[in-house]
Amino acid sequence: MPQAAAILRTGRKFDQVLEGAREVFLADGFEGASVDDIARAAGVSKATLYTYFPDKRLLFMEVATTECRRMADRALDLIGAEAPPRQVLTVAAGQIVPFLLSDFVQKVFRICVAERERFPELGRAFYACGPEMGRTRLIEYLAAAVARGELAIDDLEMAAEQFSELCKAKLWARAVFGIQSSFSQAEIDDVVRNAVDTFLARYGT
Amino acid sequence: MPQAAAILRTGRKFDQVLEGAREVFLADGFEGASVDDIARAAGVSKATLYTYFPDKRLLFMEVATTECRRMADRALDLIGAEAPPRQVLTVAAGQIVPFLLSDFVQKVFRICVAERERFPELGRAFYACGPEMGRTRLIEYLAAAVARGELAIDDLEMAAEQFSELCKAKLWARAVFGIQSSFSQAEIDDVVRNAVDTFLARYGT
DNA sequence: TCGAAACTGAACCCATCGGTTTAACTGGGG
DNA sequence: CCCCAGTTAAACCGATGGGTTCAGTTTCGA
Repeated sequence: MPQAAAILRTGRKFDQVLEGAREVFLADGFEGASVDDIARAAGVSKATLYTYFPDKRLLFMEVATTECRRMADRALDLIGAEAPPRQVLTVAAGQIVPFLLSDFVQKVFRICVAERERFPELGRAFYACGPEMGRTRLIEYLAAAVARGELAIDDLEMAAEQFSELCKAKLWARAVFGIQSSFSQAEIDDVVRNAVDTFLARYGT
Repeated sequence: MPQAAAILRTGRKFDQVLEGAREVFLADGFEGASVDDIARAAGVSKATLYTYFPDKRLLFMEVATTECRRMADRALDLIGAEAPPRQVLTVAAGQIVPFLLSDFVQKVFRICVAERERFPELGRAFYACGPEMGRTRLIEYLAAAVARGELAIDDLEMAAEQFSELCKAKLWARAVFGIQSSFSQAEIDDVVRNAVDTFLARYGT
């Protein structure tokens, strides 16, 4: 994705620039962020910034795709979990729901949606590191559970997608549209419990 | 929402201006759209545009909230539907899924998310006319069906939210991130069928 | 200690954009 | 026939922002 012969990665201030850009871009979006703001936030002169990144778009892509990849690192790991499905899924949902509602994910989501026209690759990157990655992990677990006779699923992909969607019930829309920005544990637990209940009602054995 | 003493609604070119603005704003977002572009798209001089709308923000709010309200007009109407739940819900989902995937809703959604910081009211307007409105309609139906003993639901709100989320499975994320932009009837039917099946597995009697 | 590479800060260029102004044009009613 | 409200095109203004330049300063390894 990063254009060849573009980004200079040596030099003392490189990480500073990236961090400042991350801060400003996540807060203000692409158009909203001025290069002067970024340089100031990074504690670096504009000239230095431009020696590392020949233009604003490149810097933005670097930041945004990095953030997308960072999401992937937080992927839940439940392969090999051999506990009863209700328990495994409850733990999983208990991680997924707060993750989806986190400030970090909300910001990256917002930026990917907002800049979709300008940076189509971004949407793909987010999708690959977020929904797709999560779904893959989930499918692995579901397949194993089916093999053990703990679940009865014909379409694994659909089941995994449905589970993820159920984790968004109620709270996610409110977060995205800025209706509500912090969520109590009780609210989260409620969503988690209902997601698992509904899922198991269909796919449990 | 519209500031008092702001918008001149008389005059021959008023609708032209609004239509041009709608076109450009939906395509390019707030910052992305220049007033000159809008005037050109509307087939109107910039001066005329400014006699109607004293500034760009007002014009944008007018367009965006109008579009949000337009969504509400397309709300599904299934109160009083006395057919079996499976049938009613299948019809409902069959409307909801393509609606969520439509170019129109996708564009308005994108703009509301993108401009959330600049126009917080917008998020609320979208939420009220979209998710909230749909949920209310759904709850009305569900309550009636529960009263008839056709469904067993303890938390109506949660059930309605879950149904809406199930309608987003698989396809919605791909639309939002620009992975896929047109969807076959088979894909849609598959999602609809699975949404209804999962929902009834939990709440059916 | 020396010198090159990295960095700074501020000025500068130029394009765009929101918004204003002006002078000229249009068309229908008195 | 003229008046006048609505409209137009185009020039204009001030601000902002991306990107460049350059003369001078810091940093650091050899």
